[in-house]
Amino acid sequence: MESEIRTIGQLARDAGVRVETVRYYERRGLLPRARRSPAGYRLFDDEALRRIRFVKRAQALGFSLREVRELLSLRTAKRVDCDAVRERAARKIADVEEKIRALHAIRKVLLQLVEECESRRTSDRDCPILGSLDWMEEH
Amino acid sequence: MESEIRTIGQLARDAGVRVETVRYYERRGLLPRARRSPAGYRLFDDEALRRIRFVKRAQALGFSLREVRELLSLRTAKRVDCDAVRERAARKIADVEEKIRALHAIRKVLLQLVEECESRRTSDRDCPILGSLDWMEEH
DNA sequence: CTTGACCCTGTACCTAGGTGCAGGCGCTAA
DNA sequence: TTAGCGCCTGCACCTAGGTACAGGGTCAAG
Repeated sequence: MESEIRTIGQLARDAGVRVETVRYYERRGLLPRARRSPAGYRLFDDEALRRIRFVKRAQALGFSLREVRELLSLRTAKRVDCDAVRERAARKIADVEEKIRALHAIRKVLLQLVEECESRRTSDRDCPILGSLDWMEEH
Repeated sequence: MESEIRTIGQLARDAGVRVETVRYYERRGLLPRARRSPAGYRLFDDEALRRIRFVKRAQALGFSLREVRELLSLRTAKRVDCDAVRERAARKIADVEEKIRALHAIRKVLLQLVEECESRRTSDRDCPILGSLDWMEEH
């Protein structure tokens, strides 16, 4: 794990994002303001690379950039803030569980739809989805 | 179920959306171009009301407007397209299940984080979240 | 010393799904 | 007849998460 200093282009390449995205993340507070070379070029350390990878993973799991920023802010908190940190993490868990519940409800309705559709296949009637204007009325 | 002719405002009220949203749906092809009164006012029938309700329910199930438009185009199709409809619903179920899995994974990680945080409370070290850069590396 | 790749800032643009507003008619009631 | 809705079109604006220029400066190779 060698320590490297990267320009924005090298960082972007290593992280698998675009240069503009790195600058965008800086503007959004997902990356700290990078230090600059004498010419004004941004210079990034390994921490920046890890942060971008973290952002990408969290995004892939359905977190918005705003939420990722919160998660990242938990990451740098000192022990004195540990209580606050745990509380935020707990709140995030509740968020996630709520999303899971909502998705389960959606899944259930979709499964009912498909099942209904299949059970009527032998009849001469049109696709039951023709009547599907009502099938979601129940929930 | 009496048949009514509605102006855009009445339709919007009955459907629970805004007037601008109705016009937006027309632009997006989710509603057919409405016929007009002599003064140029849009006049809608019950079908338009049903369509808007359909859109709203499908949206609640995670379909995008683009997808809803496709579903609507299948809605008037004959039984022969029932397979296509079921296939779309099945694909959407797979999407939803994938999201649920991902959220379970992140919930697990967050729970571990909080637990770790609590178990170390008696030590003098910084909040273990400092090392959490890697906690999603596993997935 | 010039060329090309790279970097800078600032701003505009993109999709999705709308929301809002300006400027101008139509309709109805006092 | 004038107020006050509601309707029309067209266009700007909003959040999210970027992407694309324009118009510059930097740097290393040949």
